Amino acid sequence: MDRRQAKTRQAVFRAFTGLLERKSYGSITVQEIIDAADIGRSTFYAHFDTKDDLLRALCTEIFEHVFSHELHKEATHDFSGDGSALSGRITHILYHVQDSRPYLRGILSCESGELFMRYFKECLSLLFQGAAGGANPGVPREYALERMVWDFAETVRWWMEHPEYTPEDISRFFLSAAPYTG
Amino acid sequence: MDRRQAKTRQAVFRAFTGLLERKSYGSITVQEIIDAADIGRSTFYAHFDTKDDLLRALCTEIFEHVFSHELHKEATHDFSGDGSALSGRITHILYHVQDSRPYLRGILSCESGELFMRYFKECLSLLFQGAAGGANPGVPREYALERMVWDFAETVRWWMEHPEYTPEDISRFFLSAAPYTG
DNA sequence: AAAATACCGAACTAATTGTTCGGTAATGAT
DNA sequence: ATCATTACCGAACAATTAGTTCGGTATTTT
Repeated sequence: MDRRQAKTRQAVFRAFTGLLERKSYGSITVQEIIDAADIGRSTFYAHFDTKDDLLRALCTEIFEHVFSHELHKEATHDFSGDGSALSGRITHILYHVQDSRPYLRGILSCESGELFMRYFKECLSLLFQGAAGGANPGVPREYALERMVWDFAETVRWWMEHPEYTPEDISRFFLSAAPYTG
Repeated sequence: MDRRQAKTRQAVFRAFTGLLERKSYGSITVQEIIDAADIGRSTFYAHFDTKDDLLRALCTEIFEHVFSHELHKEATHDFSGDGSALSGRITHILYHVQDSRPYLRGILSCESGELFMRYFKECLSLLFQGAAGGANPGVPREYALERMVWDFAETVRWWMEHPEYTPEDISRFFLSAAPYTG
């Protein structure tokens, strides 16, 4: 990729996440992003169709990092009856999340968090397919999986506001709820 | 209150929630709400400052119904060691939630859900003060409470998409996770 | 019946979005 | 080193939307 493109793209991402830490997604104008990134107006629109498109692109970028290597080996994702394997996998993911903290804090703070969480949950849903349910008869499998997914996603969001904990801590907190581990 | 005011207010709420079932919050224009409610432009702005203000007003209206009688007797909210009292209280709240379903489905479907959930969690946080934590040493009390709050809020959201369950069912599903009950 | 109040709706300002286009500068291939 | 390609710049533009103003009409309350 052309060096100029990559530079512009990064400048926009930086400007955008910077603004997100101070203002809500909805109140940020495209012009503000352009000014903060110090680029031309038409340049922005050459890279992104809309502000929403920019957010989507940023989310994608983050996911590719957080779930790198995770989404490629789906065949081995049967955690039933193997709590330690799940724990290790989760801790590994959390380390990647930690790398993305500077981006995530801003994104998760306001409305933009809604979109991020939606995508995030989609990824997690694939990941947790085999891990949830079974433990509680009388509770729909569908609910059990969904619950595990939103619980993890919200735990991550909580973590972003409480940086003093390690990935191992967070993994332990998350798994401290009995229904997942059976 | 003047009958005209109440009628206008209701017309706007109805129009708004109707639109929310078909379109995302961000893509709905004030003009669309005005047309759907069949009122004059200046009338809308005499009632609500902005679209966000309308959403906030609608949320408030719903909360007053859902938490009616709940937020007035906070003194008795120590559920520690009394699971059945908590269960009854939750079921009661869920019945009120059920009444508000026609409004909630639309609100929760898109970005507007973010605002609703934020308010919702604030209310729940007060309500669950005494109920969470204690059970898991090694897990921060703060996290335990937060977790219970988002878990309930997300459970309600899930319920709105799965109307086949009763308030008793949902209450049971929610409480099936050990960490809350100790 | 009269005073107060709510509604109507056209017209207006201001802000923002997304596009176009001619000119300039950086980049990568030969 | 040259040259074709490609990205960037930024001013100007049209279109949409938000929120305000105001004179006139209808409804409600006293």
